Amino acid sequence: MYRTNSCGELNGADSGKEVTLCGWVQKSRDLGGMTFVDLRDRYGITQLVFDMESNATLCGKARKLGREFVIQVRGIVRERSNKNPKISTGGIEIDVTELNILSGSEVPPFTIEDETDGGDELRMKYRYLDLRRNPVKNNILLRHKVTKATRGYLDSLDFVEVETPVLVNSTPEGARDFLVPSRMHPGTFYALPQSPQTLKQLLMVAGFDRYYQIVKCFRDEDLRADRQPEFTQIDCEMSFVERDDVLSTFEGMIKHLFREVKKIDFKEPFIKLSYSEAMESYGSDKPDLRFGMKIQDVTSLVKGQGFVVFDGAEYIGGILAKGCGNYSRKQLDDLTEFVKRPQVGAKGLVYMRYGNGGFKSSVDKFYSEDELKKWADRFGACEGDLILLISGDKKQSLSALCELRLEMGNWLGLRNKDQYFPLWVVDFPLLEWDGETGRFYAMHHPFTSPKPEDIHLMEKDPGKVRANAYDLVINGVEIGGGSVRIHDSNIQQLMFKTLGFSKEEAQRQFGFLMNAFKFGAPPHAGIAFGMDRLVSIFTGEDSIRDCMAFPKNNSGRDIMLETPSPVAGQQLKELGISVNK
RNA sequence: GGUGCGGUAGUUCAGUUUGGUUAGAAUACCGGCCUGUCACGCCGGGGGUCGCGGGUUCGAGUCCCGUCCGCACCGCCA
Repeated sequence: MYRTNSCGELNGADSGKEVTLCGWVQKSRDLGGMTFVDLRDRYGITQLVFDMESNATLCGKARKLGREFVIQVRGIVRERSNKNPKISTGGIEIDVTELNILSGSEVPPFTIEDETDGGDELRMKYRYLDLRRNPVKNNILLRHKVTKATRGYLDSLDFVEVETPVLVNSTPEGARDFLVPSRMHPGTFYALPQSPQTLKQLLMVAGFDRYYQIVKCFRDEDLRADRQPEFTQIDCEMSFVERDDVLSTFEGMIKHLFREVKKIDFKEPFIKLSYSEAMESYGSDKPDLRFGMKIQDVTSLVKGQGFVVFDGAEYIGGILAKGCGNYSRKQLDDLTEFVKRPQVGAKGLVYMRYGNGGFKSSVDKFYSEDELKKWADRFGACEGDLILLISGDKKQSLSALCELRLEMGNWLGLRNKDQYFPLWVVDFPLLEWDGETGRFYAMHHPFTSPKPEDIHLMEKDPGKVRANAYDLVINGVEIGGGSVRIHDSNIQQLMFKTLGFSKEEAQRQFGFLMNAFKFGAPPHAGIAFGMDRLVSIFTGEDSIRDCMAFPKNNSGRDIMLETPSPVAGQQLKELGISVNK
């Protein structure tokens, strides 16, 4: 037996016991006559003591231990004379009688500490060392809790976990696919699934009326802090349900996860915000509602006073920053710089400070005291507040106001990571017009059903049709999304027609699904959650990378595995592939 | 595809604006001393292709051009 106990469990009650522990040398402190070694494993740290007087040979051996050596020690648990209240095992230490070095270690390239000295790149190259550190390790352990609680909740509601294939077909809609060449059928390719969307719908046709799967999905698109080429979804589908059945089932799941993982109880139902409300009031379909600062449309209020920028604008909107009326010129300039960055894209920023009983704006030339008073009334501004306005093209201005609102939220400390605001965003548009290709695309996917009351618009004004689709948003992050699916083949054909698919094309790409629907398709609806993002919300990480064990870097590489990499010529030959580079 | 920031001891960074002696600090590492440390302490030591290539110059870590790599973002991500 290698060990009797872990390094995280012994305490004063164990005094006098003989124990055997295994672990990694976190640190040793050599005081000459005696040496202390911190022994670490997944569960914690236990201090070992070696004494020159009682056993000089053993102590000499301990003095030679290097960081991250793997050792086994036998010894007696002893209460410490000097206790360390900072760690749970700080009341005891092990008086070591036997020391085995199980494995040596080179000096690690960075410190295995909570606050490591290692940079991101180095940590990724030696990810197995990084995973020894508490912050990363705890994220992985928390992730396990999330999957476990997810399965627990869904299992209790009769959901069945079914595995779907990873080698499927490429579809031109949506994200770029990862392709896998077929050896047995040269010149043809599998694609890795962007999601098991159509397969889970087939499972509904098959009668598994409640399905889920914690499943890897793949998208060959550029990466971000919250986007990886392979990521994990909690993928779900239900039959014989309406939208609100799905929402309440999965609102229950999210609440269950918060309870199990974070000990947070949401008593109230999540609010539902329509897509158009979200866009008008927050400039985003995934608003961060931890704070208010709603966007106000002031287009008609401020036009017509001779300020050409406003008079020529399609839209003028603004936000109220409470208590910021004393902002200096420098601070306002910084905000202006912020909104003018190409990523934000505003042309400029108009401000109005309400202070010392009066109004001071950057457009005083055009707006009288009385006019500015109207602004203040509109926003409900009080003495000491600041109003910020952005104008121009409506879509761009709202998106810039969204960024400005979030930035102000950061400045004012309103985006607390320990505070959570989940909500449903509903009634998304069914279709999105793409100017470049001159056609409509499904905003969600082509199997999303239109709202019944909007179906009559499908032919004459497709852009106006709302979808029976929904997103779950927490703290400004899109955590999940889904829809009621089309199960009526007439509506499915209408959808394909609107998307510009010929009958043949639709048949070729999605024939398997449409054929299946001929054999008794139940009404069904579903949702999928981004596991990695959900975990990152729970852990408070800005990046999902530290919520998965072996992530890829910014350019889709794993610098530890050196992935991707070239393959042998023979492999290519067998696949009938030549590399043109 | 684009924008911004970065690349200098094992590591994290300073030095680059204004070119000029032997490129510094902290930490890690190595050696010595130390019996209650827990960020142990004290003394000493080793450690550099300044990402790479080219150019300007008497002289380049520093200026210019190119390139590679990393991070964040835009596009993209049904």
